[in-house]
Amino acid sequence: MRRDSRLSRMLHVLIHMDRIDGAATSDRIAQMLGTNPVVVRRTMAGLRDGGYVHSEKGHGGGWVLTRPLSEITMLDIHRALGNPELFAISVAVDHPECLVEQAVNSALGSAFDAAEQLLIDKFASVTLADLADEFDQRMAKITTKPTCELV
Amino acid sequence: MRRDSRLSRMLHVLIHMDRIDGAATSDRIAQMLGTNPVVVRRTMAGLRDGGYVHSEKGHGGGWVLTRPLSEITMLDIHRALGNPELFAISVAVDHPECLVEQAVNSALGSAFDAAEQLLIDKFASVTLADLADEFDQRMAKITTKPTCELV
DNA sequence: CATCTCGCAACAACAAAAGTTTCGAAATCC
DNA sequence: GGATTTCGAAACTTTTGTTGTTGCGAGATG
Ligand code: FES
Ligand code: FES
Repeated sequence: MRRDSRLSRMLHVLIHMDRIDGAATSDRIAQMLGTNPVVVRRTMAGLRDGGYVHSEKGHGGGWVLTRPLSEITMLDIHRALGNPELFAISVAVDHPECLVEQAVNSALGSAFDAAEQLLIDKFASVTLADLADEFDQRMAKITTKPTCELV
Repeated sequence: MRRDSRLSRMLHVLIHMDRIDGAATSDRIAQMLGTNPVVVRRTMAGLRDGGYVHSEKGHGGGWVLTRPLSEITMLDIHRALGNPELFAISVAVDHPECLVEQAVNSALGSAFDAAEQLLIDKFASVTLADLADEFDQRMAKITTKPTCELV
């Protein structure tokens, strides 16, 4: 089962977007992510619909943030990506009438619900500005700055 | 992405196994789960290697529990299934050098670690006997017992 | 008007899980 | 001993969802 890494990737991209001048084209972002521009547009479409970024056509066009990082949480982005399923495991409903199955699924379900709530709360509590700060701290700590031709 | 329901299914099966006389054949279990016996053997193989069930060939053969439900936790079965990945979401490592990516992944990673710990703890705290008790309580509550030709 | 860039739809490639087929080996029944 | 039941394991096919690709259209810029 290939695991979804869109949230991680989009957070990475958005923070970079905040630090560069002008718009970031889908092409450039695709290079950053080792993918292609169509996939980028597909993924960014949700963020655009959520009002976090704006896209502009033509020369000098591309993607720009429409609000400060401090006003975007990790949860916002997760939701903008369509609230993707968090867990790789689910309960089976082979015999909905079976009380054994119901007992099992109720125990499993409540465990997953609690874990999901914990994740959602954590996501809601972290803004992209927090992540950018964390980045700055890491940057201040090291002496040899890594160079990246893409940002 | 089809989600893994082996844990839920195996818990269901094991509790039924505790309540029936004699061994349960792969064929019968497959009918319960709406699948086929080869898939059942494949899945049960982990539980056999973990020492939770035993398989017997020939007439009257099949699968039997090798220890009481009170000595098996949900976590045991999860592990016996090969510790399958819990989350459908993972972090991307496109640019391991990139401090932005590192900051993002560290925040995401710690959230997932906490959620995983919560789940594991919960799994460890519930024995199959607890689930069987829960089943008995549900059974006592209803008046019209569902009939199932498979158990 | 040439070029850049996104938007969208259709199609292909890929990966992982599940299902199927087939054979073999061990246990039981007669 | 021979037929039958049942698991064990390997090889193969099917299915399903994601990702990647191609192609065309539309709007913006120079
Ligand atoms: S399968 Fe649980 S009752 Fe038939
Ligand atoms: S992509 Fe984050 S630095 Fe190059």
